[in-house]
Amino acid sequence: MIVKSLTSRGMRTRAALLRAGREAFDEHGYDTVRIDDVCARAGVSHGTFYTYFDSKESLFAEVAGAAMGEMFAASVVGPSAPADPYARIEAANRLYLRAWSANSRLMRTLEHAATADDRFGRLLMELREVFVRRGADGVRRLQEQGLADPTLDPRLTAVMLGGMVEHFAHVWLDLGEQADEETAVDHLTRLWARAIGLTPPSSTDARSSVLEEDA
Amino acid sequence: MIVKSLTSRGMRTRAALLRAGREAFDEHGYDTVRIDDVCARAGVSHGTFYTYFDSKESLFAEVAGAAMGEMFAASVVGPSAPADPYARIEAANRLYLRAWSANSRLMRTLEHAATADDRFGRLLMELREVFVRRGADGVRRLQEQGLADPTLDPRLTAVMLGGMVEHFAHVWLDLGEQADEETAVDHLTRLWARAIGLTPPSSTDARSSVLEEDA
Amino acid sequence: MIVKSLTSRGMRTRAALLRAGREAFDEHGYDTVRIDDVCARAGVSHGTFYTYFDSKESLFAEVAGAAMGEMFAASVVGPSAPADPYARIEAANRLYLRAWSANSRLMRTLEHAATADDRFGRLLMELREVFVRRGADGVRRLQEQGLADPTLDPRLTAVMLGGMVEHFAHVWLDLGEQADEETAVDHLTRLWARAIGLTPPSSTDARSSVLEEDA
Amino acid sequence: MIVKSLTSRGMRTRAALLRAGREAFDEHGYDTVRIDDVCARAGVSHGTFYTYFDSKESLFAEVAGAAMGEMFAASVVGPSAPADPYARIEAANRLYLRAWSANSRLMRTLEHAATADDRFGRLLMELREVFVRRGADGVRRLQEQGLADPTLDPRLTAVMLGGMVEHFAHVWLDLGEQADEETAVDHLTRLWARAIGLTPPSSTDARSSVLEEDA
DNA sequence: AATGAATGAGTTTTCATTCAT
DNA sequence: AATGAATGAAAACTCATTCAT
Repeated sequence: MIVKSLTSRGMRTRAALLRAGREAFDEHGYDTVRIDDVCARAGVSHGTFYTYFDSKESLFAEVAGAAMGEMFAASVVGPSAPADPYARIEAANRLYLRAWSANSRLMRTLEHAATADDRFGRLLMELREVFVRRGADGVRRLQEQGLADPTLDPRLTAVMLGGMVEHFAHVWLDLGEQADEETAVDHLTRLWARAIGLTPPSSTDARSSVLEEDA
Repeated sequence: MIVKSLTSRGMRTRAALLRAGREAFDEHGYDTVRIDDVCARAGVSHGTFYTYFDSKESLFAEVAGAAMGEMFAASVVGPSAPADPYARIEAANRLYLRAWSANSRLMRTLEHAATADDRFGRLLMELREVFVRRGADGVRRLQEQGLADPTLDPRLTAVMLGGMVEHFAHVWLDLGEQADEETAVDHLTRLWARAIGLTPPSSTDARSSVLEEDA
Repeated sequence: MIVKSLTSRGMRTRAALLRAGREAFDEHGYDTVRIDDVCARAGVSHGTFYTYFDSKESLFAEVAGAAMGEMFAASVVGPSAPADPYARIEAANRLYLRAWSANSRLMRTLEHAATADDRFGRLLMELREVFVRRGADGVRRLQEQGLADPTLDPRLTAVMLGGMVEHFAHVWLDLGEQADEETAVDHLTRLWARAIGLTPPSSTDARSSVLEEDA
Repeated sequence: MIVKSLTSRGMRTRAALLRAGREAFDEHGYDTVRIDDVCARAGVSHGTFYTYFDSKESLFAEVAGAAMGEMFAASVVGPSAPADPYARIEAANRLYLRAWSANSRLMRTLEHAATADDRFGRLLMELREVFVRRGADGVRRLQEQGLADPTLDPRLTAVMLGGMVEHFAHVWLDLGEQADEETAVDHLTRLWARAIGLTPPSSTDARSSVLEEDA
């Protein structure tokens, strides 16, 4: 589907469909959503849908792609991040939780769609890989600096601890596990840091710690 | 649907449908599976299906219920388990991975079905709660014995570390992350133990403490 | 679509759909016919249609195939045919007109469907080829016996004169050109015979020659 | 739809649509063609279509009407035609084949459209009638001059032999039957002439007779 | 005049479920 | 008990046509 020269009205409609689709997928998953639901939500007739998208699948691909982009962008610990390893881990965890808070349901839906459609499976694999690599690099760096247990496999460790954060995000945001963000971030960070053998913040008494992250 | 007095032939047919359903849900998720698929797999006509089940939903409820039972039973660290806390954690992790290896896909499917149907949502909640409580009890006991960081919230910690194991099981079994069981169990256990501040094995001879209790 | 073990009831339904389809295609061509029309005519729900056929296309393929078979079978000048060349031509023309009277509309429809779907195009080509070859063989044989103009190209002649008969059948049966069968057959035969230079009946006693061979 | 005073730009657009429609109908028949196809081909938006035509049907009516006009005009054996009957038949056949070579597909489409829409049926009837009458007149004249078998029914003969030419044009042009024009015209003419009992050329000097008259 | 966004009636197709045998 | 034929409610998708700009 080649969408040519959209007028501003067309762009508005397309955006409305995208937004409606995102909401619908968020609330009802993939299979359950009917094109008509999306159209009703966007306030257009179902005929109009096909002016902008080929199928439900292609709408979802776009919605999911955008969400993945957001996830990715939102979880980058920028260069202005603290130098202290512990603080960096904390910043990363906080960012990750926040990124998930906007996209958690959709990511689950994507994961489910992946079961039925390889295309989405591949999309998801790529995203995971980026995160895993990033985590593994972090672990490896700490090991090289003598700050983390050198006998741990960096990738495996990243998969496991990254999974801990991801899974918690899901449980917390989607399944309603009670916790306030501060406590959650604090626990995740302490568990993560200690798990790899990172000595808690300052060599003195590690009670609180923390610095902030970048946007 | 009240199925009364099944003849042995009837029981065989019912079992075949159950098995076929389990396989089908495992391979294709929930929405995608058609009753006809299940019947074909079980070698019965679709008419027969309704002799034993009310609907696809009720078949799935039964399949999922059975899987949850298995999961639950399989992950109990029995009385013959070691007394050493570290060894107990290790045993629990190993059991957990094994239990998941048989039910991982189905659990994902159940989780997905929960999105669409509250009934499954509640089922899943209960299962989670059992595991979380068990984990939290374990952490609390270690804290009481002075073997684990007393400032950690037991429930939150159990949610997070339990999630780590569960998520890894998924990544490992469903998404094809490479790792052999020994290494996986070893890493999970080390990360878990150190995360809560449990001094690695050898050091002390842990006399009593437990992480897992029998059901 | 593999139709397995049809019960007699199933066979009846299938036959009803086939008959209904045949009628509908006869009356309304291909594109205009809706599956529901066929079902209504057959007195079954549209769901039932798909128990027996994959699509409108596959129904038509079967209907058309059957019609072609009939056409073919019906137009064979059997061994009991007269030996006299002129009489043979006459017999062939009469048979051909009769075969067309049952299938004319459908053949037009098939020809039209061929425009849109290559599959039908190929089907039609084959049918034509059989008739053309038969006709050409007949002409050639008469030429060899010195009964027909030897300078005519047998195939081209068969295409043209065969076309004359076919086209007349269409005009007569579908477009309502008035003529009684006797006169029509008589004219077609005289035109055909004289066109190839065959001396009209009586004159010589043609012992053997043939225009048509048995299948 | 009354289109009043078209500007030259309007006329250009209209002509473009007509040309595009003609091409599209030629290639894809009637039902298959979408208004959008025509518009795309003409390089205008689909909205514009309705400035010039009421519907697909009315576009086709115009396209078909024009084609019929061409057919008719092109097949007139003008006053400069030879006086010799055989030569006149030959000229008529050649003209007919040529006229068909430009309109063959469209005529088939028209014939098919006639199945669905009476309006086109009537249009077609009229065209046929003109040709048939012309042919019948020609035959009658030859009979009156003692050059053709007087026992033949003029109309029926014209229908049959005219059909031979028409059908051959279709087979040759649309279905790919191989033949070069010279041979085709030669065969058609010989078959036609001999069929009605017209003594081949040379023999006598046919002074007057005509098969075709100017419109 | 031209554009292209919007509409919605019309069709095909799927599949859970019922029912006669 | 088992079968498989029949049903019909959904849902996706197409496309001629209208209309605001």
